[in-house]
Amino acid sequence: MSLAQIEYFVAVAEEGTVHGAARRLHISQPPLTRHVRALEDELGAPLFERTPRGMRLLPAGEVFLAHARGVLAAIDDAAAAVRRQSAAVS
Amino acid sequence: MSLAQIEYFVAVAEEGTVHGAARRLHISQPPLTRHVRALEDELGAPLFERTPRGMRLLPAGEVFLAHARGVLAAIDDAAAAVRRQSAAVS
DNA sequence: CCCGCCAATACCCATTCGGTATCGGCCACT
DNA sequence: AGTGGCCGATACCGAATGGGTATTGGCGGG
Repeated sequence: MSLAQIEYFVAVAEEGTVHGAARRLHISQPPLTRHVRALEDELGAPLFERTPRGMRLLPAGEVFLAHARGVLAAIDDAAAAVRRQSAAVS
Repeated sequence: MSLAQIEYFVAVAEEGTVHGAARRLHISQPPLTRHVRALEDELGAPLFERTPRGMRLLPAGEVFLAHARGVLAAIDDAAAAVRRQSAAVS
């Protein structure tokens, strides 16, 4: 599991389609599809239901989404804390 | 910043040397050195003091270490929560 | 004074990641 | 009922990233 995969998952969950998320992430649709599948494979459970209209979150996906947002926020916090600390010294 | 870089940083901080951390991570020393430097570059601040005896955490490194452990724990939680949810359905 | 341990650098190869082109399926609209 | 359009999935290829081996430079201890 990589950080990029987590960001990609959140984008797909929020946009509702792989196409829309790809546009937002400035990558193309096929690699994004692959990352979502790789994440599901690694977690051992599907996160989305594929419909002709797009991707709908399954219960497992809802659960992961909440955690994923927490992880991304924690990373931002970590970077901000380091920059704050190093600024305080100088 | 990648998840691997965070794990690598934690290993170096705990082992005290790049060599020791590399052994624990089952990779070799040079790529590990590069990842640590890349992480410092991205954060805009050094995290370790290089000594002839190894790597000593700087204050900014101590701050980041605490956050880094939280991020890794949050990811484990996320994976465990998904597996729990998907198990509950089946 | 020199030997040993450490991180840093140079260079190369394997793997991963992203892009273009294309396919298959389902719904909407005629 | 037929067809056009939008969706995700797959095949294939080139670029970028990541890890490995070999080597260097620097400091401290015997």
